[in-house]
Amino acid sequence: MVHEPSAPAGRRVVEEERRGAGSGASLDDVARLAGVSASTASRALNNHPQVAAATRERVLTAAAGLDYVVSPEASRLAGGASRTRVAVVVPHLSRWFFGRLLEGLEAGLREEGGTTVDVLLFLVGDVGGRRAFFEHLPARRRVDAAVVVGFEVDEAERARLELLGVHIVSAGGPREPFPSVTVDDHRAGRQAVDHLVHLGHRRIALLASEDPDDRGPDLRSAAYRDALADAGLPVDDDLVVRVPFGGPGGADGMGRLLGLRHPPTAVFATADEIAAGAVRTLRRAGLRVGGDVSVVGIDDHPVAEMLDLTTVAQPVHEQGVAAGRMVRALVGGGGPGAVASRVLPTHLVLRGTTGPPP
Amino acid sequence: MVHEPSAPAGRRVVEEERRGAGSGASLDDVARLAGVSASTASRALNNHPQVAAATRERVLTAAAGLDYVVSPEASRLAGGASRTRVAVVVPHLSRWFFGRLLEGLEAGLREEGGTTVDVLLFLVGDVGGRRAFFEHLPARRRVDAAVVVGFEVDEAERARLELLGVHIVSAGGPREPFPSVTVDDHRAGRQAVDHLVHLGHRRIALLASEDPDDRGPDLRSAAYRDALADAGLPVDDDLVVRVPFGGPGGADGMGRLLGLRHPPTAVFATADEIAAGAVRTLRRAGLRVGGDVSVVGIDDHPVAEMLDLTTVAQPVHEQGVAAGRMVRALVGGGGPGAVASRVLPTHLVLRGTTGPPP
DNA sequence: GGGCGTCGTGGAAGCGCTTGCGGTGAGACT
DNA sequence: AGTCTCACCGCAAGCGCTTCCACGACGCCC
Repeated sequence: MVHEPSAPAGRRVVEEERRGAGSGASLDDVARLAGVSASTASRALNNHPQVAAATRERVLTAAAGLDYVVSPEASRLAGGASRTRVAVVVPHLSRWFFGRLLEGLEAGLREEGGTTVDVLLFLVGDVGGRRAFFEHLPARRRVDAAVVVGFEVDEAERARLELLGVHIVSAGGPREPFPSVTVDDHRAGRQAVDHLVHLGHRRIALLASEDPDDRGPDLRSAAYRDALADAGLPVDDDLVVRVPFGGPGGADGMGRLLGLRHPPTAVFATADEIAAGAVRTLRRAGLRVGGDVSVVGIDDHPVAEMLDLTTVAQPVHEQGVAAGRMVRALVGGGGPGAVASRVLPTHLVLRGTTGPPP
Repeated sequence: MVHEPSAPAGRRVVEEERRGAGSGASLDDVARLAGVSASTASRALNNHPQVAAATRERVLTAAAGLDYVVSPEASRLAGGASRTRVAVVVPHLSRWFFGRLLEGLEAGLREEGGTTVDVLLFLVGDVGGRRAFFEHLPARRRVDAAVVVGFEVDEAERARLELLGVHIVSAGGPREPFPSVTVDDHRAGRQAVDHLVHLGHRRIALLASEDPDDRGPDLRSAAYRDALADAGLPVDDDLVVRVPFGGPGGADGMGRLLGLRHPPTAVFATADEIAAGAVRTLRRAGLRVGGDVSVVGIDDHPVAEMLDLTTVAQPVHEQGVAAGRMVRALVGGGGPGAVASRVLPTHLVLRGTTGPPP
């Protein structure tokens, strides 16, 4: 010690003071109590085979008695093993999709590993926050890997991170040139719109989130156009409505659609939450959803079940789990080549909001 | 590094190799490049006033050139300032309430401070996970504070943490003897049930989440009984139904209620998500919600707006923000006494699912 | 014009741990 | 009984920083 404050009477008191809130016992304390050197104590605690069983026991007991916990910084600095730290970068948290995916991610990360991983949360709301994240890299030197959820990462950003030694995987966003787990949004869109087409609808509207920055290119909307084209149906611009993400947005959009001279007989919403808004507007207008007007969404959000909403389900939790496993594979061994990106399947869930045109 | 692979020709190459993925430049590198000692470099980087402006400039330039970032562990070990780390302990993430609260928390934490705080996420699903968390304290020595969201912490657990030097604050759970920010769930319950009573309902059912471990004592249910008692209404056990949290639970519960010989004319659900299920069952049964049967929930979940559900709103985001500020106050200065627990107000939001009894 | 504050800087110790290397004692040999 | 092995253990270096202290160089005063 440098300047022990003129030790008060009784080393007992000093002891009390040295530990106390926050500090905790040090490795030296443990070693002393166990009657060994710090080196041996360290080895015992780290399960090195070279320490005699009896000695290890003594050290472990001493450590337990003192309620000892290694200092992660010291340990890491000295080159010891340490838990892997992963950053989770999400644009939202109050939306079901992100929360649910994170639950899966957490599970995938901790699987069979015990609690050997620290999850750092980075909430990057808008594009600005996102850019700032990759620019200043608050995660730098703090994490071994980063999971980017639900948005696009450009090549420069990826390269930057990889160069700094942090692995990166993407989940729930667009396909990426680096390890990622996604669904095929274009296919999901097709499943939804094709369903409407097969039911016989000719005037199908698109209710799309205008969120420009989330999940990169809007494949779901692209699928709408493609499906119409394949069915030989024209794309009527009046039937394409962009709205803010969420129920109110969907409700407004549906209102606009109903105001048309030729309202659609079916609506494809790019997300269930938007579809929910549409359903509300239709009901208020006294229309029979699934009868007068059909509505289909994407995601299989819990609200879909409540509204009896036909939708295209995507495995959200599973995407998280898969991403978690990827991170473990990346960090725990193989380079970026060791893990294969995955595209998980989606499927149509038939419920009551779709039916043949009136 | 330890075993440099037999240095290839040219120190240039070696240099390249020394830095490269992950490692990055060290303080010494910066100092050397700037032509000063490590001490001065450190001081310059940490904005100590005692270093000459010109020198500081040189150091900063050198650091930028080398893309230098301090090693957080070394810095912390050596007693330097470091960003504060807070653990967020949540039982769920896919439920709107928790996600929304976390968004607020994040905002409250980062406010005006720049990105000077690290958020560690701990997902402790069930009671077991919760106990394990407090037992093994994975957060120990890793965080300066912990925010517990939406569940009760017993005195022993709290004491344990506090002793280890980690401040603890609770948000969105029950009131606690330590800094916490909550709403008055009993009052919220009263607002909901009193509303039904005032409308003239006499047979009011309770649809309560059976989740035993979330948010401690079930004050919302208690409020139901008290409100009935105050109104001179008997509590009919048939009208009290416990269901799993969520829409399907609410739907089932409502089904049970409708099967009664004397079904209720109004239903109080302890959460909007449960209420949503109830509404669905009622609609399917062909009943007019708000006419034949009234339904009121709590939370003002987004689904409430979509369903035109009368509810008691609670400020979720604000609870998070307030908790975030508390953490800052706790860590950045005053002890536990410096911050006052807060109980945020709730208010009835009148919508279409409630009306006088038929 | 030499004592003396100031300012700017370098040297060195040390934060709490891990680990390579060398040393010690107890058997196992010859 | 005198070596040679091992199996264990302690010593000390060092991870990358921060900071106390000392020190040289000025510029100031009386």
